[in-house]
Amino acid sequence: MKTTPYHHGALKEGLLAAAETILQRDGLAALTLRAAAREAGVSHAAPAHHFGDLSGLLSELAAEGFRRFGAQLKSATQATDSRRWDGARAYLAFATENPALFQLMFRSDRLDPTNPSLQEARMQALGLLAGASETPVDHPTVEQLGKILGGWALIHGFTMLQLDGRLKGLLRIAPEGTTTDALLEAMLATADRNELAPAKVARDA
Amino acid sequence: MKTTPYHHGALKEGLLAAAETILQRDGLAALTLRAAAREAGVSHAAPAHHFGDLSGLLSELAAEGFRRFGAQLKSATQATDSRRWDGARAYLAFATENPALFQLMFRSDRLDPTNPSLQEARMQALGLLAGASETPVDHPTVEQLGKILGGWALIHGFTMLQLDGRLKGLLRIAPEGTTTDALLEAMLATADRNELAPAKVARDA
DNA sequence: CATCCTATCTTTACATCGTAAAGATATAGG
DNA sequence: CCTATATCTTTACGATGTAAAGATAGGATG
Repeated sequence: MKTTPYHHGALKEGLLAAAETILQRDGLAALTLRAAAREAGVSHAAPAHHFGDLSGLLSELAAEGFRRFGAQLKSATQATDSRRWDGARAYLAFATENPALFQLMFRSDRLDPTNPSLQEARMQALGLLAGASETPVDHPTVEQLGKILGGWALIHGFTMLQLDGRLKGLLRIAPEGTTTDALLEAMLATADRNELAPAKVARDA
Repeated sequence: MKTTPYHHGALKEGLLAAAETILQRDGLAALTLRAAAREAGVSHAAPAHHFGDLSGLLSELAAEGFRRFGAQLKSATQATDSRRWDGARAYLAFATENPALFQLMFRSDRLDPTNPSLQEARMQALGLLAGASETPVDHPTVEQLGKILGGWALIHGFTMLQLDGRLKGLLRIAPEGTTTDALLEAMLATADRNELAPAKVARDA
């Protein structure tokens, strides 16, 4: 009769799985050390042994997120029939499918900046973006960095505005039935036509 | 001898001022109802009477932030000698000068979405951006929205990446002495030259 | 095989937080 | 003057992160 063995065996993985369940089901705010322990069926102080503190658990989870993120970016852009901006589309798709996880990944205040696992996974995933220009370089010029940043900031900004609910206002005044994806395509088309509107405030506003 | 009058007189304003002090000094994580009460010199339960709950206080603070944000955007773009992208520069400048406040303003999970004060201030400030294209419209086409979104997402993404510390990695491989502002200018120049790099992952990454 | 060491997990404890409820106090209106 | 009401305090409760000490099991060592 093996009720609840004192030694879990793979508690660290179990806690990570439990944490991800909570993240998807109840959101980032509900993801606490004690909630993860409950979900995994262990005492509330068990996680501390494996992750040190809350930021440790969150950082491991974010690291896992960056690994999956990087993999999806890669497969989206390296497909034989991949189109221009497919990386950006994959960027938004990942955030839409994993909103709480994406928020966690880019919320530096809840993560441990010294966590090696997180640092490596993040460099791996975001390094892909840095290599997005035609000629990946170790010592890029400021112009090359501007180019990389342009594409990154454009899709990251769109994604954050979407996650924060800031696009709902635009969708309300948009033509009937306009979707978020349609807005994305319109934005990308605008970028390709070189018609990005600077944030210039109308005089009569 | 007027030690601590029972009735503060202007406690709501006092609490907002105290909250902003904490926000600037200790960051968003340290801004709690009890901390604001301590800073204002009242009992820990006093704020509840004026703001209902924590999201109420934070929403009022965010509303005030949006008012100032809108004012700075306006003055930056309506100056007689204003240049292209000056709105974007003001956008980043505000976030750099008020990092915690900016985070709060765009962190929908900590705000009360029904707060009228917040709703109005946000519409006022962000409506300016929606009127950024040459011809402000009530029923814009998807193409017009794409144009507006392009400029907004570009500077918002840059700003968020900067606040989350994500640009530090780029600055490390950038030419010696490159500043965040230099990166911004490089990105804007890239956008004007229509050379935004799509997030296309290098094959060898 | 017996023993001890150590990693793993539990229990207990404490400070802090948000929030609700009830009590105290001052202001305003009749 | 006197009372109704808004304002603020006190008290209380459950939840959280985290530290510290205790219990347990597994493995190494003799």
